[in-house]
Amino acid sequence: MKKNAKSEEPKAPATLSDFLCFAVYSTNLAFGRVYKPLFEELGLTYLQFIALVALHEQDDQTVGSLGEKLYLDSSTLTPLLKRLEGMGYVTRQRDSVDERQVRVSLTEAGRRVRDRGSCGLSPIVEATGLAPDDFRRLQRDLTTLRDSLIKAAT
Amino acid sequence: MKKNAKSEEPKAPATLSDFLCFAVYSTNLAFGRVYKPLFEELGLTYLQFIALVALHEQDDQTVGSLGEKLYLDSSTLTPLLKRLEGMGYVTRQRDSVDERQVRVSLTEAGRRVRDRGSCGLSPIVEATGLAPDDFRRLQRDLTTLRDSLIKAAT
DNA sequence: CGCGATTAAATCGCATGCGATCTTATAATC
DNA sequence: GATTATAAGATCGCATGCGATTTAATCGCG
Repeated sequence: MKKNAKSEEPKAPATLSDFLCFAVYSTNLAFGRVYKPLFEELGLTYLQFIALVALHEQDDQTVGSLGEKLYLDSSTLTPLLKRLEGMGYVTRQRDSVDERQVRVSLTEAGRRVRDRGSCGLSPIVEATGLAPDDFRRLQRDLTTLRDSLIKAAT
Repeated sequence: MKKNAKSEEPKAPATLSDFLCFAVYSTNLAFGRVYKPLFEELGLTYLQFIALVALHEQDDQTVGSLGEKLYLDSSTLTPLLKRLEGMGYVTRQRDSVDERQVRVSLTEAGRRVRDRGSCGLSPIVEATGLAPDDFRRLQRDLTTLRDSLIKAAT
């Protein structure tokens, strides 16, 4: 427990650049800006596209299960899914076994738009300026951090 | 254990876990959840607190300069700053030299609440589960990534 | 079987974010 | 100096996010 080895312990952050959360926050905003043109072309928002990806990964999910994967709850997802339904990209129907649940599925059009979106992503991977190994390492470190935070929040 | 570099090009992401942006996005949500109890106690939101930190770092900034630091524009900042003004934490006044600009300053109360917030941050640093070196490395990697993305978005 | 507890989704209110537009003040051009 | 162009904030509309509440369906336990 060496307390004052030279700058071992991260202290209470004093400036913006000391906040890890601000680094995450601002990087998220930056991603949003890079992605915007691509998704605009598709008539989708970032989150709408992410939802389509999650459904592609596993179709016919309940709102709750989708929320677990996206770290969102029904108050965010329900309006979003209704918009996607309005665009014809997903269907929403009550589960006949448990009527409390709503099952969400991709339509053909939804699959197509998801595929079209995925094709446009390579330039964005380029835009990160990261070498493949660094890309994956950062991804891994972030998910580890996320899981620690989620755990701490419980 | 690593394959050689040739086969390491990241392809178009197919699942959520392939998206670096989703790792950033969900980590940002997770931070928000961990921070929420602290800021709630102060009657602030995450962004409001960040704005106070930025003003503490440099006081008497224009809306535009604050926006550059926070990666936000006036359409987001103006309502936020008005709320902070309503709470008595900042003052907003037109620059007498250039009346287009609005200068924002911390009040005494604003300084106090910012200090109180900073004191409560240590448990959150703990919650990251990161060793000091990893903490700083991740911070550095993220800001580098953010800057690459911002550059690419221009 | 009955009925309160729990659960899933939906709804509501508020605070971000951002594109588009508007207003006003300054700069630039003549 | 008048006119136009540009710049800084403010405003508006829409889409997230989230806490709190509501509604409806199912579960639990006597």
